[in-house]
Amino acid sequence: MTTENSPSDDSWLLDAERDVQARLGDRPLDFASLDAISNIYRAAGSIRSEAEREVLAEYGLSFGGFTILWVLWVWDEMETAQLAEQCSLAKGTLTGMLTTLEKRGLVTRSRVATDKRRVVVDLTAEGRTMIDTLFPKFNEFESEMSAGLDIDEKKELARLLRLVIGNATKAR
Amino acid sequence: MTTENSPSDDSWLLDAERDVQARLGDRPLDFASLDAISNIYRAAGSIRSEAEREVLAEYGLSFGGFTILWVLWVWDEMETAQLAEQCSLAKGTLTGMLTTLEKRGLVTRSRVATDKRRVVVDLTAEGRTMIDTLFPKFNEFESEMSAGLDIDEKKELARLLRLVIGNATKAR
DNA sequence: CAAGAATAGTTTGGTACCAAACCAATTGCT
DNA sequence: AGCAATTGGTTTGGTACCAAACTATTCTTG
Repeated sequence: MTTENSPSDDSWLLDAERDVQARLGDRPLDFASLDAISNIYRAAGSIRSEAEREVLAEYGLSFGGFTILWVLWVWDEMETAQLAEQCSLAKGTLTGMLTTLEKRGLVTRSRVATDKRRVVVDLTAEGRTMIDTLFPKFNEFESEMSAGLDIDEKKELARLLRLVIGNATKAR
Repeated sequence: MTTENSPSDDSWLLDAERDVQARLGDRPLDFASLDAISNIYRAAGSIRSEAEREVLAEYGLSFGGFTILWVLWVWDEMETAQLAEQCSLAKGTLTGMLTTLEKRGLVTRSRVATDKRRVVVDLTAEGRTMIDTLFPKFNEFESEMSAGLDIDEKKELARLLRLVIGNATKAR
């Protein structure tokens, strides 16, 4: 590990983690978990804002809006309850975001005939076209974000995160 | 792979990832990166909401508010620019959140004598007391969230995420 | 089959969050 | 020194986001 500024120099972050340990090292804390978990939200935050600036802004989509379109793209139509679950959104939040997407003509809402409480959400043709061209770009962005990791490291990262997600959603 | 609900059963997530591949597998996408990166924000989201419900709600703190207190706890007083950087917040956002924390008597703001544009933020005695008792609980929560990972896996997770963070903040 | 319980989504009230416009203090240039 | 550019923070306008209260529909059970 050098101190020069190589393309993926992350020593500044390692330094920050060391600073924390230097400041708090006399306390009985679980520093391994601290680093692992805090790097998760650090990573998520920087990825999210980078994605919004570099990929999504051009399409006028928020990260959440993009996620909704993406889920619909993968699973076609979907009822709002599952959609909220898939997008990790509170149902009230989803209502608002669907309204915005609906106004922009990207999705439609329709009541289920057999149960008029339920609502099914669908991509419009425009919505489908948008995500059709957008997602490959987004996936390319994901590749860039995981540059420097070989295929096994990517799989390992996904696996370890899966365990964490399991812990965080155990109670559900 | 069983369908029973073991303590850290994450097969539902693996299934979801497989569903995506089944739906989109004919396209030239980078699925390894897709799984790795999308699990990052899945993990961050579930950790965040779990933390807010299980640890932070009792103290009436948002995740962002907690982060601010924590950073101040580690580094003592800090100027707002660095604080925003450390917390990955836009400067305008920080202004608002500091106002809330200030109203609750947890932090103070004071102008720098030698440069009256700058503002230094400090924990109050109450703020320090709060984070003093809160952080060990939070760290325990972090341990729970990384249950099932041994020490080397935690370090590996932190390392891989550090690489991703480096990629996402390269342009800075 | 008529309450009452449960369920699905929307509305409400409030914080968090961002980018861009803005204001005040400082620095640089001639 | 004096004006322009820069810098640090706040304000503004708008979305996203949550929990809890609410409304409309369906299910349950005596």
